[in-house]
Amino acid sequence: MKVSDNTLRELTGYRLQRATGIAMMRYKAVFAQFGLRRTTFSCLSLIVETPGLRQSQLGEKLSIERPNLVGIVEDLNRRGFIEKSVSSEDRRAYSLRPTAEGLQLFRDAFAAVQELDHQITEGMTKQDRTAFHSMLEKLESNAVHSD
Amino acid sequence: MKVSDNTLRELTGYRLQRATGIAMMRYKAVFAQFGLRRTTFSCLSLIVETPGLRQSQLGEKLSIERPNLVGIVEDLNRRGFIEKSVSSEDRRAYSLRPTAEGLQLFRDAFAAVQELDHQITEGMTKQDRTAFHSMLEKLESNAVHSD
DNA sequence: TATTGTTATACTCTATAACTATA
DNA sequence: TATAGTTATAGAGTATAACAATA
Repeated sequence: MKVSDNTLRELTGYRLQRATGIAMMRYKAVFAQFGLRRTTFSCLSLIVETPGLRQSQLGEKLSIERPNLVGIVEDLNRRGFIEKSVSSEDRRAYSLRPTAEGLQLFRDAFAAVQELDHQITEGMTKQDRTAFHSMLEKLESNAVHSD
Repeated sequence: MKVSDNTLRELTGYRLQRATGIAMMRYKAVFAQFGLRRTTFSCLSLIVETPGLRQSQLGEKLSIERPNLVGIVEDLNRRGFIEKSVSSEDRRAYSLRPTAEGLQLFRDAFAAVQELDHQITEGMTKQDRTAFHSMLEKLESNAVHSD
């Protein structure tokens, strides 16, 4: 019996979700080596980049609903990778900062992710990668705004 | 290590998951107009393309675990978009075929998805789109095989 | 009255173990 | 014994409503 799935492969959305789904399994495995999930790494990354930011800002930047952020931040805090301090400006809010251990974890995990980035884009030229990034950005922008 | 203002945006994986996540919301909304989910549409598409195939083949092609296929196939069947008939070769298996209504639903939904494909790739040339598809295919292949 | 962080909860999507009926 | 479809269930990931403390 002939079985082909050419129809779906014509669709940008299908290719996108298919490629991303498979790639994300690999990223998940890499993060797991550091005891991290994808969202946890993203949060740590932004806290390293913007020490002192608040959960509300973190959630907005990463499009993570605040209830879902609580467990992530608690996990990073409990394991000593970030510190929560009550904001001096607003006693409702917490300022989030990486610890030395958190910074080191970020550096190690970031390097591992860059390595995987190179693996999954193997066979592309430098220009290909740049063009690919641009197209993803364009696509994201279109998906947000063409509503 | 220099920490830029856009650390996560440097990462292929982050851009990929970010763009895909936002795009999938749009596809979800389009499919919902036809009473379909993304996976349900994929299944209908493959059944239209390959009338007579079995659930096991469907699941393998689309990387859907067979338990998760049961509800999808039941839904399409209950709503009269496909027919299940016991295979003459193997009485454990069902052959899946689209009905006339299922074929029409597929055509309508497919056209709507193609329209959304064009919306989210707006601003890309025809060559850009082709290159983008190629790179997604390359990436998927790398993600599967560089393990 | 509005906002920050939180709790509880629910819904989707996906993954695994084990059953039944056939092979 | 192996396979096709099924059932039950569990785990991520994500979403909304409502609360206490503070603004």
